[in-house]
Formats: sequence, structure tokens, C-alpha cells
Amino acid sequence: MSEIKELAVTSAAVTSKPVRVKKPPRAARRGTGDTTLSDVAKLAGVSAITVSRALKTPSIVAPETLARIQDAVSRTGYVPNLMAGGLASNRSGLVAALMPTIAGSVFLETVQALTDAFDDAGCQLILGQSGYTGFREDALINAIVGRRPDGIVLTGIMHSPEGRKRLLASGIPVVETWDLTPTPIDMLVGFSHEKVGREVADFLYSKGYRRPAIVSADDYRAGLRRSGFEQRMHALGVAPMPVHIVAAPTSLRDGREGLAALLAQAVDVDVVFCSSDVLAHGVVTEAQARAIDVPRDLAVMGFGDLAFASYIHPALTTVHIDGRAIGRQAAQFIMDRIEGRDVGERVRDIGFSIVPRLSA
Amino acid sequence: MSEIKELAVTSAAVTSKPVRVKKPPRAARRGTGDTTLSDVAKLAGVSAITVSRALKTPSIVAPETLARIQDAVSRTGYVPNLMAGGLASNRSGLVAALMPTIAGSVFLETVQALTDAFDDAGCQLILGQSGYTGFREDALINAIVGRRPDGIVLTGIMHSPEGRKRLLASGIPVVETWDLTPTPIDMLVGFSHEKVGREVADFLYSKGYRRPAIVSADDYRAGLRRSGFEQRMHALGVAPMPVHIVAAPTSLRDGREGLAALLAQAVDVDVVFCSSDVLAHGVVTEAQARAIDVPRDLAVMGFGDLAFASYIHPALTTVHIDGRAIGRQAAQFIMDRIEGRDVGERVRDIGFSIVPRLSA
DNA sequence: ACTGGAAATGTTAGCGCTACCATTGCAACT
DNA sequence: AGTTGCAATGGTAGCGCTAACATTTCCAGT
Repeated sequence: MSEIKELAVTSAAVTSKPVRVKKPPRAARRGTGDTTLSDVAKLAGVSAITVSRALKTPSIVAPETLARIQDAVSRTGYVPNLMAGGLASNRSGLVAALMPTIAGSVFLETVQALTDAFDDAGCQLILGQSGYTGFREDALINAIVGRRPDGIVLTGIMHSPEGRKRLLASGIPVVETWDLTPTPIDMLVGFSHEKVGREVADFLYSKGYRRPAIVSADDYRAGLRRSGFEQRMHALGVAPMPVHIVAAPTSLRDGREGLAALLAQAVDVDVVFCSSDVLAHGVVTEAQARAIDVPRDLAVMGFGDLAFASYIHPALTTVHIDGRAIGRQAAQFIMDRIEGRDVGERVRDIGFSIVPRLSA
Repeated sequence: MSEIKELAVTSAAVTSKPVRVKKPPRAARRGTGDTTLSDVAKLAGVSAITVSRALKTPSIVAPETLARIQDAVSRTGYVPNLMAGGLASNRSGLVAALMPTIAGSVFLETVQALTDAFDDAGCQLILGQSGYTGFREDALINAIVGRRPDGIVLTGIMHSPEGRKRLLASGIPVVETWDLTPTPIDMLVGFSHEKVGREVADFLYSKGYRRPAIVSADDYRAGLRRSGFEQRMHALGVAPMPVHIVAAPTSLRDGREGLAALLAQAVDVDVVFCSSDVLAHGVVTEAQARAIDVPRDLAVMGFGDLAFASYIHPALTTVHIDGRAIGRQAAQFIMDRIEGRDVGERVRDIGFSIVPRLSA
């Protein structure tokens, strides 16, 4: 197509560039057309590496040189190509966050904290949603590992043995969050869901509730909370309780339908433990619509302590999880690893607290 | 970290590495230690480019060769380095989504739709949050452009002239969403916020409401809706209305406080138009806590039609925006551009619809 | 004057991949 | 036989950057 190599010769002649003739000069592969580091270098009259240093570690460049380079940068509108930089330095500046879903989730605060922390460190977050079924997970992991991120944060993800192996093999720092497993892949920030279940049982029992029911999502961690709750209640001598399971992610609607279903069974219930605040909100709403007084006729307990929990009517009694702290700690773990610092204890139990408000 | 991983590679390398001695052999720069394309190529007995083709365009590789390569890939656990690929092909496979904040936002559905659409196309989403003040925006844009994404989706972002210029100069396809501006940077999917305001005014007026009030976030688009609403109400002969402004992003709490503030002014109000469903939910909640019947004593109108809107009590009358459709169209725009297809009309008005339910 | 060394800058050689062309072999045509 | 066309594969040269050394300059210390 471009056999017009005369043009090249002409332009070369004009500029008197010593043309190295070794072979038929094949059409040069044209780049993006963007300004590059060496364009800036030429303009500033320095070498490429000096520009690189001026941008990464300005302190080691002479002030006068620095000024010339900065001028050249702003005149050309140069924006460094981070892919090239990442390839050369083996540091992508990318951190991946994988979660089941972003929509209406308790993980949002964690993601927010991650973004903030990494932004300050000049890293970008890349987002992956695996869905609750986890069947896209392996493909996702491959796509993520392919980017060679400097760290991976798994939030609320059940991983297949295959995925686990791949992550391990990649050598990338991994932080699992929102759970406490005995065998973390690498690092972990979370809390015990079973313990949450047990403590909620104790709390509600101590408040005099004896006829609990459960409305819960079908996800793994919710199941852990539920079984902790059931076991403790059983140990306390409470009869087996009705359970209504809904598909994750949960919605207000699920909560309403959950209570409706429970009531349709005509069971005698004095408190409902929900696997999320959203679900609890739904239960409260349905109760309200049926003129069932909360908490007098029916108490409701949530999980998550999302922003709205204390502002619905009546204010929701729930379990507080510090999602931002999880995010911050996860970011800290990864930053420490990147900088080669010792991370200390690789498993952090971030704990939780029961927040008594008005609904139970 | 795990330098012992190279055992496998080493055994292969032992065979016969012809050391090219030309100059004082400076210490070779060691790579990541990961398996590379040429490791796989060597194992499969083909050239690197053939492996590349086997992975990208398997149809042009002989079935038998393909099988050998796939075997080598799975034996080595090879995961292509997408940074290197991106650099070489000038296609990063990354798409950036910038938004004010991810937390509890109406944009979540849009982001979800984007992720889904791009996942199918083998692109990852990289997330940037500019905050509502927009003062980190320029730094963010630089960080994003530096990744050379194949596309940028701006959702609900007010951009500075400087940012606009940078985006334009980058040559990257840009889709602005959730608004309709007369001068888009490139492509646009949105709707008219002023028109929303006007139509809501007509709707409420036609239902007989004559004493409206507003609880609104201080963000730009909410302001547009509000002024459309006020102007139309004014044109209909309604007296100037009380307005309560809260900081974005809005919360249930803001809604409650908003109504409280309005009532504290002892003004006579028959309907409150809120700039978000969350705010509206707060207003409804506060009304409930004060035993003000909605809609009999006070009607409430939201915006967004989030998932919970039809399930709160009473069901919220609101303005429906198809966030997923916005995301899908934005993705389509970008994919079309990437593939070099004609995108047709670069501005799409996705419209909106008023959803009458029980609260107004 | 000479050495040592810190500060500033430069040179070279990749990072791991793909674009671009070239080459080979073989069936299908003139 | 000569040519064409196509399918399959390979060689080379970058993409834009930085790591690892190398070099130069200049000034303090002896």
C-alpha cells in the first residue's frame, strides 16, 4: 500500500538525516501519533530518561532542567503512557477489585475506601463483577491476572479451587475481605459470620424474644450467619425456626415478600433476623403496610448498618460492619506488599458490633 | 518473592542457551519470571506469533498446531500479559468510567450495564470517582488518559474546560451520559433534566397540587430539574416555592431533615418534589414519623425510580430513567467506534417517564 | 594537585507482545 | 509447465517506557 518510499527519502534529504541503508526499509510501524517521552525530551533538549525522572522523581533533576521539561510537557500536552511504563517497570499501577455485584451492595463502602486509598497512591482500581453464581469467575480471574495488577482485592467472593490456584500462581498480592476463612489465599480482612449469628441470637434472646424467624439471602456468608444463629438459638432451647430464603442480591421487595411468606405460614413469630439491612427494611415496610407495629408486634433485626439503617422508621437494629475500615486495611496490605514492607499478621479480624436501635 | 517458581523454566533453559557475547555482558534485566508467549511457543515448537494467533484468532491456525499450543498453554499456566499486548497493538482493552461517586448512586445500574457489555467484549472497566466537587477531576483525567483506554464514559460529570480539552486532545472515544448538553465532547446518551422538571410540574399541577416545595441536591443536574420545575410552576401561576438544598450525594437522612426544615418554616405545602428517590424516601419516612399521611396530607415525588421505589410504603411516584439502557447505549457507542463502525447520530435522548404510584 | 564522591545526565537494552511483511507448500487454475 | 491463490507459519522491528549501568561535572577534603 505505502510503496511511496520516495517520500521518506525526500524528507530525509531535506533534514539531512544520515539514512542507514541496510535492507529495503520496510514501512515503519506508525505509533499512536501521541506525544511521547522522547518528543518531550527533544523539545527540552535532554534525554528521554531525564524526562522520565523529571516526572517520577523530580527531586533528582536539576531545578533548571526540571523547569524546561515541565514547560515542554505542558506545551505538548504530554500524558505518559502508563501501559508502556508498566511494562517496563513491571508495576502496572492497577489494583483489581472483584465482587459478586456492585448493585446496592454492602461492599460499596469498601470499594469507595479502596478507590480513595489507591488514588492517593497513584493506582487505579479495575472492577470485576463475578455475579453471585461464580461461574464467570475463572474467566474473570484470567482477564484480571492478564493485566498484571499490583494487587487483587476479593470482596465477598467464593473462589473455585482452580481460581485459587491461578491467583496463587500469579504471585500477585491478594486480599480476601468480608470473611474469615481458616485458609486464606494470602492476606485477609474480615470477621466471623458465624459469630455474628451467635451474638445476634444471644442479643435477641436476652431481649426476651423466643420465636425467631429468618429471612436470608442464599449466599455463602449469609448462610454462615444463619447457621450460627440457629445453632445458638437451639442451644438456648428455642424450637426450630421458620426460614425464608431469597436469591442474592437482596432487595426491598424480597424483604416484603419474605415477611408475607412467613405470615402466610401463619407461624407465630416475634422477631425476624434478616441477612441484610435492605431485607430488614423490606420486612419493616411490609409490617407497616399490614399495620403490624414494629417492634411491639414484630421485631426486626438487620445486618450491615448501611447509611439508611438509622433513618428508617423505626430506626433499624442491626449489626455494624466497618466497610471503610475493611477497604482501608486491604489497601494498606497491598501497599505494604508493593513497597516491600512487612505486613505483619496476614489475617485481620475487623470485628463487628450490634447496634441496638428501635426495631428490636 | 517466589524465585523458586522458575525451576520449570530453568530446566528448559539448561538445554542450550546460546549466550551472545558482543560487549561486556551487563547484567541481564530480569523480567517478571512469568511464563511468556515465547516460553509457550518453544514448548509447542512454533514461533511466538503463531501462539499469539492461536489465542486471538484460532480460526487461522491449523487444528493440530492449535491443539499443541493449547496443551502448552495449560501446562505452563500461561496468562497473556495484556499490558504488553496493549502496548503493541495500541488497544488497551480498558474502558474508563468516571463518576462523581459510586456510593448509593443512581449510576450503579449504568455501571453494571457497562461492565456486562464490556465483559462480553473482553474489555475491563476501570473506575474513577471524581467526587462531586470536581476538583480532583483533572488529575483523574490524566491518570485515566495515561492508561490509553479504548473509551471513556463520563456519567454525571461536570467537566472543566481544561478537562474537556484534554479529553478531546486524547482522541479517545468519549461518551457523556445522564445529561443532554448542546455541545457534547464526542458522543452522548442522556435526557433533558429541565424537561423532567417541566413535565413533573405539569403532572403535579394536573393532579391538583398548588403548593409545591423542593428538596434537592446541590448538584448541577438536580439544579436543572429544579429550575425547569420552578419555571413551569411559575408559568402555571403558582407562587414561588420553598426550596431546601442538601449536599450531594443525597441520603435518607437528608430527606428527613429536608422535610423537617420545610415544616419548621411552617409553610403550607401539599407536595414535595425531591431530586432523588432516596431523598423522597427520607421525606416519606419523616412524614410517617410525624404521622403525616402520604399522600393525603402531603404528596411526595421522587426521581430515578430506583429498585426500592415501588416497594416502599406508600409506593413512590417518581421519574423513571432507564439506567441500564444508558449503559448499554454508551457501551454500544464505544464498541462501534473501536470497530470502526459508523455510530450514527452521536447524541441520543433516552427519555424518561413519569411513574404514577401512590405517593403523589 | 589529586582523589573521592555526590549530583546530574546519558546510553543501552530490554519489558512481552503484535503489525507488517515475507515465505513456504500445495491445490486449482490457465 | 507456469501461474495464481490461499492457508499456514515465520522473521523482524518496533510499541513507549524504565532498569541498570556509564559518564560527566564539579567541588570538598587531604
